[in-house]
Amino acid sequence: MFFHVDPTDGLAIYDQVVRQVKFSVARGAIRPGNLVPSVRELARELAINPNTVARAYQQLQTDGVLQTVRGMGLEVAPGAVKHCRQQRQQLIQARLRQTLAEAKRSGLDDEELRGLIDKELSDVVRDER
Amino acid sequence: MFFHVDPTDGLAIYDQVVRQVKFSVARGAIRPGNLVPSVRELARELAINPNTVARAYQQLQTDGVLQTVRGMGLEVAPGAVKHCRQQRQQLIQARLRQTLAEAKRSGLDDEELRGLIDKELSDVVRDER
Amino acid sequence: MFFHVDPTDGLAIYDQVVRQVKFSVARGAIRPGNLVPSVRELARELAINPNTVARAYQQLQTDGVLQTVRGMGLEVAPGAVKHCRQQRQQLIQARLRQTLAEAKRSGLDDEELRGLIDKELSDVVRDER
Amino acid sequence: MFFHVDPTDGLAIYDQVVRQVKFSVARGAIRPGNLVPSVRELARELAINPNTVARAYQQLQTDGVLQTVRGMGLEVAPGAVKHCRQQRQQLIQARLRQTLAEAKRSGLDDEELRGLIDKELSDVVRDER
DNA sequence: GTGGTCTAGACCACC
DNA sequence: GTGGTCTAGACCACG
Repeated sequence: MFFHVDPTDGLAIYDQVVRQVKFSVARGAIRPGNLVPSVRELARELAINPNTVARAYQQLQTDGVLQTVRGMGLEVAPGAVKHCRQQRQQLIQARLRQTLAEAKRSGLDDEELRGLIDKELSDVVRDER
Repeated sequence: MFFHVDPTDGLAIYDQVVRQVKFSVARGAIRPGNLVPSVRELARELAINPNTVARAYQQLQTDGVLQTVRGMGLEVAPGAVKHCRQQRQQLIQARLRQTLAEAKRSGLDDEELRGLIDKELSDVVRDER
Repeated sequence: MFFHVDPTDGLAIYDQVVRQVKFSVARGAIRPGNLVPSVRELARELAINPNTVARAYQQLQTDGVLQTVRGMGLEVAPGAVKHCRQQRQQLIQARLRQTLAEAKRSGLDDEELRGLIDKELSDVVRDER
Repeated sequence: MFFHVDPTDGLAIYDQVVRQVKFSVARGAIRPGNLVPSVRELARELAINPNTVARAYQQLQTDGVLQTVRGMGLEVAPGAVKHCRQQRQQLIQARLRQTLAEAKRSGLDDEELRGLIDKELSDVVRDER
């Protein structure tokens, strides 16, 4: 599927799952009406506990991104795309702000920081392939 | 002083303190032989629990950045500058990598992401003044 | 304390706890700034699992009724009273409606139903003493 | 038919079906010897899964309310009326007790509670028409 | 098979 | 001590 989990990320695992589901909806990888992977399936795939996935999915229901289809699983809610697009922007921006703020405060000069950003950006693009 | 703490950052508070002390040494804001603020003073300043500061200072001693001066407190260790410079690069880079990797995976197109980065970079510079 | 749990109630236990905390705030038994019983303490008192209490408390944080005081526990949030008063009315009313609707549909004649209601109401008042 | 299902009720759907069949027998809407709707028919009517109806019917057989008629389906058992009348009283009373007990504990004053009960009772009667 | 709930017990960060 | 998170495994309701 489209999900990754990084235990060294600092963010709670369930929160990483929440973000990634939102991002997947935001970019159209999962559409309203589509079923998301079952709790057990995604847990197996990510090698984490089903309860952790369940917790993420429950949060996503509270946020109105997912809704239950009885006995079938969980599907992306009708109005979720717009909400997820907004959230994507906000979540990414907030994290970016914190990261860059710390980087700047660390005393790296602007050139070094720019260099690091460009390096990591191109690495990220390369890894993507 | 030069320290900030952001409870919304995701990073543990004690870890933020550890990083900031290292960064302060890296950029020369505190020099080998300088005393760092006392546990109580820094705790008061950051409005956090003294135990949290104490834990950060303990970690910094373990890392060889600080050392005790009998009856005086904690000072920056002689060889700390080089170590902190290396760590600065590594710590910032690692965090940047995670942040950008998530941003990229979120499906934002490159232009938007670049735009966000530039925006936040300039905000960060502006806030600094 | 002020909390009860009835495993035969049909409602999930964590949901019963959520409702009772809201009701306690609504009637002023716990006030903004007051700490609620700790997860472990309430779990012990109600003879349920701490995770179940934690889940209820987490829901209450999501609902803005509780907020964490780091290392101290959870306190009632400043604006919670008004919210809880509204919720109390809604939650009680919804449940009352369902109960009475079923009772009416069951075919009991109005007299019998009235009689049952009065009987149970007075029992409830008596148990209270 | 005479059956309703409310997914927001809190009670399990199969239990709602069980109760309603009992209530229908209690008030004489279905009489001993009458066939109840087939599993498939009732499932279609209530827009629920046939397995859910089947489970309810199985429970009703265990309770002695329904019995199989070879090749025909399920009929109301001879002695069911008396049993269902008793159960109706008990089931309604138990639920009423829980609902009113919670309402009372919530701290609503007696007047408000009485007001809510009267309001919902008259609503229920009105909806019936 | 699905999600929802509960229990039990672990480790962590923070006070 | 506190809450937050995670794991492991159970049972239930529903399809």
